[in-house]
Amino acid sequence: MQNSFTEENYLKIIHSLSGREGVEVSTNALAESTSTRAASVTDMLRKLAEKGLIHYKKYQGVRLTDSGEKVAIKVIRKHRLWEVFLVEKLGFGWDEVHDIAEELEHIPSEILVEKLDTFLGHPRFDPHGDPIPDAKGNLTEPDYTILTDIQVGEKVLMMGVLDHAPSFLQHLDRSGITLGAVIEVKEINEYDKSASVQINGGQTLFISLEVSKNLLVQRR
Amino acid sequence: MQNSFTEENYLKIIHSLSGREGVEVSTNALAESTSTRAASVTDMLRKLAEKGLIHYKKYQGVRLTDSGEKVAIKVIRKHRLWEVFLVEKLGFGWDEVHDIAEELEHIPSEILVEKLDTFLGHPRFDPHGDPIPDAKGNLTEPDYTILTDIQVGEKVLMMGVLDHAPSFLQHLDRSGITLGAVIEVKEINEYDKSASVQINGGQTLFISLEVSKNLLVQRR
DNA sequence: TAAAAAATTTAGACTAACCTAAAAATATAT
DNA sequence: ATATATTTTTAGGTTAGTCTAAATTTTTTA
Ligand SMILES: [Mn+2]
Ligand SMILES: [Mn+2]
Ligand SMILES: [Mn+2]
Ligand SMILES: [Mn+2]
Repeated sequence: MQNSFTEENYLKIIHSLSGREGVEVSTNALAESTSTRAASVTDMLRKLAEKGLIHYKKYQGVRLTDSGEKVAIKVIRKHRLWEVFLVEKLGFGWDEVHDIAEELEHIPSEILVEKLDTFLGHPRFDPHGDPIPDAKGNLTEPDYTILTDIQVGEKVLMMGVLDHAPSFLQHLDRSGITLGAVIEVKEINEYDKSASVQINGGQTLFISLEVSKNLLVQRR
Repeated sequence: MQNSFTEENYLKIIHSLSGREGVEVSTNALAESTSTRAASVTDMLRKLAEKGLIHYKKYQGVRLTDSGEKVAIKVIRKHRLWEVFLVEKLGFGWDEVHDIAEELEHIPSEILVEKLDTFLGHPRFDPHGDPIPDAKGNLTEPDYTILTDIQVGEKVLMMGVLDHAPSFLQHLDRSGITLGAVIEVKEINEYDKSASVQINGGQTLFISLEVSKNLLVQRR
C-alpha cells in the first residue's frame, strides 16, 4: 500500500518537528506547518496511526513509528538529492530549489533515486548544508554550532542554514556568506547582539541577531 | 488557475487520440485510455469544457481548444525531455522510462523545463524517436513510414516506435533493432506478412507483422 | 423505418483531503 | 480547587475524481 503525497508530507513534517530526541508533536504545530486546520490534522493522524506510521493517543501528540521514520527519511533523501541536482546540474540558485524539490520528492521509484544519487556522485550534503540520508536510511545529523554561540575572535566555517526561506538565502548571497565561507567574529554588540564579522579574510559586515540565529557553523 | 494531474493526463490523451487532423475523440476511447469508466469520463469532459480546454457537445465527442492544445503540448514536452534525461543522464533503458516520465511530466515550473532542456542540449527527439515540442509549443511530427509499407530490397533507417510497451522495446533490444539502425528488407512472406530483414548490414532476422506494424522508418 | 444494439449521459454513492462550528479534554491562573 | 483559557477532537459539509446502475441518445441492422 502506497503512501499519498499528503501522507508523505505529514511524515516529513512530523520527523522535522519531532527533532533528534523524537519528542511528541502537537496537533496545532502540525496544523501550522501544513497550513491546514487542526481538525484536518486530527483526521490525518487517525489515518496515519491506522497505517502504523505514527504512535498516536488522543490529546497526547504524535511520534513516528520505525516504519513511519523509514518513509520520512526516504522522502528527505529524495528531496535533498533533487535539490543537489537542481543546483549542481541545472544551475538553479540555492534560494530557488525548495519548492520544486517539494514536488519531486514524491516521485516514486527506488531505482530512480539510486541512479540519481550515482549520477550526482553520492553527495553527502544538500545545497543548504543538510545531510543526505544514505540508501539504507541512515541519517546522521552533524552537530554544528549556531553562530550566536561563537565568541569574539573565533574563526568558523559556514556549514548550513536553519531558515530555508528564499529571502534569507538571497540576503546571504548579497552578503557573500556562502557554504564553506570562513567567518571571523570581530565584535558583538551588547545592546542588540548584532555582530561584526569578516568573510573569508576580506570584507567585514554587520549581521543582525536574526541572521546569526539562522547560521550553522563549525569550529576548525 | 492550475490544471490538476488528472486534467493534464486527459488533455494529453485527447491530443494523442485526436491525431494530427484533430478528429473528435469518443468517450469510450477515453475511458479505455484512462482506465476509467465512461461515466467518469463524461464528468471530466464537462469540467474540461467549462475550463475552455475542450470543445464538447453531448454525444458528439471532443476536440482540444487552442488553449487545451497548448497545455497538452507543454505536458508532452516535459514528458519527452524527462525521458531523455532518464536515458541519457541516468542510464535507464528506453523500456524503463515511460512510467517515471508519466509522473515527472506533471511537475510544474516553466523555468525547470527550460533549464532541463538546456542541460540536455535541446534534444529534438526523445528516446523512442518522438519529436520534442519546442519552448514556444511548436510540435512538428516528422512523417515517417511504417515498415509494412517498405518494399523488398529497400534500405531504411529505424526512426521510432508506435508501441511504447516495455515488452516490445525489450524485444527490439534483443533483436538489435535500435534507433538509427539500418534495416534492409530482404523478403516478405505472402502468407503472414512476416519479413526477413538485415540489420546494419549484419545479422538477418525474421520479424512478425506485429513488429513491422510498430516500427517507424525513413527512406534514405 | 422500426427494432435492437451500442454509446453516452444522468443519478446517486464512495473516498481522500480539506473546511467550520461545537463539544470535550487538558492546561493555566487565580 | 475552581474557573478560565487553550488545545484537541467530533460532527457535519464540500470538492475532485472515481464507481455502478439506470436512463437516454445515437447508430446499426433487419
Ligand atoms: Mn512535498
Ligand atoms: Mn535543502
Ligand atoms: Mn501523467
Ligand atoms: Mn517517449
